[in-house]
Amino acid sequence: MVGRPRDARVDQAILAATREVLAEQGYSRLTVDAVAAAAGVGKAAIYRRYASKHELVFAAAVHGVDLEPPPDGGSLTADLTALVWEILDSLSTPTARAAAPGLISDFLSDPALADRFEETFLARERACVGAALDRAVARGEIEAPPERDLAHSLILGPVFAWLYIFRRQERESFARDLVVRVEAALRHTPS
Amino acid sequence: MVGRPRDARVDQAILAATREVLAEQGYSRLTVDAVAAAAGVGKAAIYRRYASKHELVFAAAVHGVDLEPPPDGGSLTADLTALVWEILDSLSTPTARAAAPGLISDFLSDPALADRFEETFLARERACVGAALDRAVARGEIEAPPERDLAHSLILGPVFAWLYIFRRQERESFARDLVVRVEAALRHTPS
DNA sequence: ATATTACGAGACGAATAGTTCCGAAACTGA
DNA sequence: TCAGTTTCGGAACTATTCGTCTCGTAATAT
Repeated sequence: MVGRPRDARVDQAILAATREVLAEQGYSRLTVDAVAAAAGVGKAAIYRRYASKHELVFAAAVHGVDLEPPPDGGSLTADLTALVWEILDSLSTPTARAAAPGLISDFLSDPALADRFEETFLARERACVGAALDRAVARGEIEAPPERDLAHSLILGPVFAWLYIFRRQERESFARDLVVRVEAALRHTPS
Repeated sequence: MVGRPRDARVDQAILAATREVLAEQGYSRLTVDAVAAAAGVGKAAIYRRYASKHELVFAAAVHGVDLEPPPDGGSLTADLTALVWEILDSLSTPTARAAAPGLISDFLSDPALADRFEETFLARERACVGAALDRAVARGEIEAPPERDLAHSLILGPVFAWLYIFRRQERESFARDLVVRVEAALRHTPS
């Protein structure tokens, strides 16, 4: 590679500024000029790295999240509690909270972005769900496990709904109740 | 009221054109000029009725939906099946599917719009959930019913997740499995 | 040393939201 | 009948923002 190398501090400044503007203004009011100004960077430096505003927001909101598979908690209850809290927390950061619905909306018009979301984030989250499910089956806590995506949607869906639509019940009690109800749903053996 | 009255055919043409453009282009690519052209109407006629593009889309996507409380199906299983299908269908129309994530994103920056969504649509959906829950309690099928919003989120959340994020499992089998699992979740009595 | 790329700054064109004006039409009330 | 008011389609207009491009300068490879 010839020429002047990219400055890693510019990389970080752009991502940090994007998260900052995202948290302060929300996705719909985020402008690339504002991000460039907040980062102390020219717009060209941004478009040299990301093809569009969508890509920039995607990178800032999704790339930073490292979803660790929770360790074996010893019981389905413990594993589910950890899983619910991990998903709830990862969607509750100001950045993720501001970006998620806009990104999901973008997926409808940009399937390639949706695919990358699938690979980058969703696959790891699904692995966490699958691991918890497998352990519960191995322990004998679950006889007839559901489809993984269904189990995943039974956790992610209500968390999303609580975050963006309902938001009445208090956070802790919502998480506690959700764990109890999802556990019952997963344990159920169709007759 | 003095002056020329508004033409009801213009009202309908605007809403129909909005739904049409929404289905064809998606929310993010919908332009007010395109709606006006498709409706054979001037832009002023649109802005005379709606304060912003958001309001227009909100009216076109949410106002048309009439959510009938499903009748007593005789059992929790039957009521839940009807409820899941009603929610799934109402979100599956091309209009609703294209508009929903964008509208949810708008709610973050426009709480007034979120409030009107709550009053216009969510309240009725919650009433349907509540009715089914009450009947199940009366029948003795449920001992300890969950918070209504939690029950609501246990249905709406997974449906939303399936529609916009997962979409792998086939529609009918997803609905069938979801009913079974949600029923188990609702029937569960915490010990 | 020269070629190449990155840098901040900012000008630029295209697209779009929302406003305003036009002349014509429709309705109310006197 | 007629003056006043509002709507109509159409189009011009402003302001904002995305994304591109050009400038002069700095950093690196060969």
